[in-house]
Amino acid sequence: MKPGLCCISLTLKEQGYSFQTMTYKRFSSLPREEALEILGDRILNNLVVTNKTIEFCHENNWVYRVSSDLFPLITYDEANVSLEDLPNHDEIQDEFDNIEQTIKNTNVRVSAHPSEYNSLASLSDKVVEKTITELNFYSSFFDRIGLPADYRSPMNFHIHNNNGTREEITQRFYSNFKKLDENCQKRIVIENDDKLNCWSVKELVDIFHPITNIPITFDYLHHKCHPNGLTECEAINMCYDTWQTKPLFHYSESREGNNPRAHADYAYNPIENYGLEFDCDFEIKAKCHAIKKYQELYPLFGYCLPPTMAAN
DNA sequence: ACCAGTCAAGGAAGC
DNA sequence: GCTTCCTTGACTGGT
Repeated sequence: MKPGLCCISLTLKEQGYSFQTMTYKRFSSLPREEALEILGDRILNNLVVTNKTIEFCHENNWVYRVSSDLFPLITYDEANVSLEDLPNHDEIQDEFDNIEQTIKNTNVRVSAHPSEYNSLASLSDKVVEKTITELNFYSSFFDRIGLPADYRSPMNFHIHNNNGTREEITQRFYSNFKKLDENCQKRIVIENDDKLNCWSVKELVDIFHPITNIPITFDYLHHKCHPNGLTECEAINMCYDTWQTKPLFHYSESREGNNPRAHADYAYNPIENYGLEFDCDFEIKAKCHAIKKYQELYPLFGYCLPPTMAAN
């Protein structure tokens, strides 16, 4: 089992590697030529930071979840920008090549978690259309940097819609899912929710999965908030069985205070894997510092038996 | 140099 | 049918 870093390495940030963004408000307030130059510089910066962070994960033997905001405005309709429009398009292509090479050299498992505003089951055609554009774009980015079109590089998100019965929502989701690019479909996985009226592991595995055959991501904290009658052991096993390859699950702990869904700065409790083999993203505020601290607390965490010993 | 406010998204909840 | 809240990190603009 490998721990996973989510998007940002605070260690690299302290060294000056941080992500940049650009709002539409700002973009549209500038002359287009100037706006495109700034946007291109920021996207290139984000790719350099991503490459650096993948190397950082390799040094630590972690998996990596890319930021969901690497390409501000690129799928934003009103801005009407594509990568080809950016004056530094060639440099961006070179950086794609660099990332591809880094992944080839290091074999770091790379995943994505598109934002909660993506909703494939939405009743709004416009929202669905935007979601498809966004998911397809990220999948094409994954293609471009040489990632496999399967669940080794999963793109995880939530159903994030409650309009209708569970079956109706699933059908709506699935008919829109079928409109995604083929490679994108092959990477999509769905995670259990933490809110009581949203999708629990039980509902995802009993209702959603049989119709879609899409793997279910187990999130420890969400399950704790919304167990819907299943123990952690039952739920994680049910999710595990929906994956055709080594799963990528999520771990977090509650921040102190009155909102149990808020994520803590550091993780202190042992992660029970119930004898299952999977990777696990640390959704913990202190990011790489939290993973390192956790690995100091639990030196055997992530320790994998060599194949010869595991076979015995 | 610093800090408070702004931005972007979809959906739920409360008037 | 409005507004507000949720969430996040970086940008923006004023001091």
